[in-house]
Amino acid sequence: MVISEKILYSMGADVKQYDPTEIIFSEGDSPSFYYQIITGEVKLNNYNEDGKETIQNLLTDGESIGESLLFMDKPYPINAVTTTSCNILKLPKNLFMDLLKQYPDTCFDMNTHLSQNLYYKQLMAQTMSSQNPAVKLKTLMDYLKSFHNEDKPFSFKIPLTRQQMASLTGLCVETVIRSLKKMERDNMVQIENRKILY
DNA sequence: TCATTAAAGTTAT
DNA sequence: ATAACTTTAATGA
Repeated sequence: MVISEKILYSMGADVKQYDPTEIIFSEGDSPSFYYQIITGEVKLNNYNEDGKETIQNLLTDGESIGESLLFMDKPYPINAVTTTSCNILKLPKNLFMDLLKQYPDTCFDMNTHLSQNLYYKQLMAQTMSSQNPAVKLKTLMDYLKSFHNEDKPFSFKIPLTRQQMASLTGLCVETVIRSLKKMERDNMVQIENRKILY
């Protein structure tokens, strides 16, 4: 996790329970809390003019939500929405700042986490501007798998729906499906009753 | 080649 | 039951 829950509690953080599909914050809101997921999954997204969703990132246990905005004076450029039931720690911004000053190690961990995010963004930005759908999907799956310990082929079950993969890569679902099948033929992935093994 | 549309089957809530 | 997801096929940019 990004910051020790004990420390967060000691600084006055509260747990808030969310139902699936609840909005944590919306595009345009002013950031005033540090959020850290205890359990559950949250997506960061945008909608374009046609209403098509782009998922910026999917966050799970131990990850912080929209933390980079706490270091700037800008409104959120994205929405944060739960995709499952969640327990999320909330700490007011001013207390979060106190926490960082009081616990230098935590400050370091925060840098690590922000760097990790930046790395992902750069990796994705570069790849997603490329044309080949299979390459986009491979980059996404490599990233997801990098968090998993196992490195063997087909040892990792992609925890995403095809719909989500499409929203993350900017492809349409049908293209995701077709590309995955091609990748299956090329022995890059295995598909077992709709589950993708990579 | 990929997006879009439509239609139908499948899974999850 | 109903909504959400998956799949196939046809068409157009």
